[in-house]
Amino acid sequence: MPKLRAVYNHPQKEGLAVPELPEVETVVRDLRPRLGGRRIAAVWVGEKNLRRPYNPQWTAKLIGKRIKSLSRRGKWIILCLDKNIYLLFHLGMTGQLTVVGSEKPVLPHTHLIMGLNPTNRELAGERSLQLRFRDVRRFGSVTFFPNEMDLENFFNETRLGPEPFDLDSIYWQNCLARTSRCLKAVLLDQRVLAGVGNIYSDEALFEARLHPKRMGRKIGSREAGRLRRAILTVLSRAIEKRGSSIRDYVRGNGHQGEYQEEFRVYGRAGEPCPRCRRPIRHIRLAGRSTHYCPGCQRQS
DNA sequence: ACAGGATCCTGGGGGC
DNA sequence: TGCCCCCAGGATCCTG
Repeated sequence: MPKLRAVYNHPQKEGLAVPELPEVETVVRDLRPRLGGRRIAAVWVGEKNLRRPYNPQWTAKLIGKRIKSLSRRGKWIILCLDKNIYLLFHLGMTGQLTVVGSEKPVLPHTHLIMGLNPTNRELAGERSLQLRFRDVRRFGSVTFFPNEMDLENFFNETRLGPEPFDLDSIYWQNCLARTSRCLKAVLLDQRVLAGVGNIYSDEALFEARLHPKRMGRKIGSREAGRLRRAILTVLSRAIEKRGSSIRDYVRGNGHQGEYQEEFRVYGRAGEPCPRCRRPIRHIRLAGRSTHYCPGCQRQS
């Protein structure tokens, strides 16, 4: 029974998904086994542009290709096809990538549908499936890359940082040491670290007992290590819980993330801190809504 | 180099 | 009941 919260706003209310690394990882893990051994038979594209416009010439290059793998890099989802061509998805704020039976009604705000055919006898009797991309706010994107080099170049050009689970402690220490930005801004910067967004940055800073306003270069090596471990702790815990607030991404009902119940500061302004009972504070920092405990996360 | 603001976008909520 | 306005956020661009 969810308890009543006196909160100014609650972004993870009904239907709103804010996909960060754990949510994207969960989507990839769920979709991967359903995509293997399938071939793209048809492509339908909606009228409205996403963050990056869809080039109609991509369709001919996609049709007939077999799906080789599905993976994740930061908040990006990588669909690898035959001949090493790629489709790169970003879920933005409200993006949903799902595999559903073709008979399922197409929900509003669906922007891309790919019909998937089985490639062997084993799957031949199965109902036909579709990969669908839905995005209410259209901050998400779908981009085609004709080869691996172009995909790598894209990540290089955007200077996408390392995966949190590969985060080298010396690199991390240096990132903090050479910046005068606050910790919140550093955590949100995808060039420093890939995959952390507004929710998990607040949660990681709480876990590490560090104030979001603390300046990067005033963080000692012990505190830097604490923050690095906190990021890993928070992200892996969220992945275990299958992320937060994403619903209906694979099989209709029942598969919702559970991590939003575990938020300790995000969206809990005014509630008592789970460690010291002081009320959680809400400020605006680095252009983002930020939550922290004034007792456990000292600014000094 | 960095802070801050604006941009894209929609739906939900509060105020009147 | 129905406006209008604000808010949420990721990536990116622009200005100071």
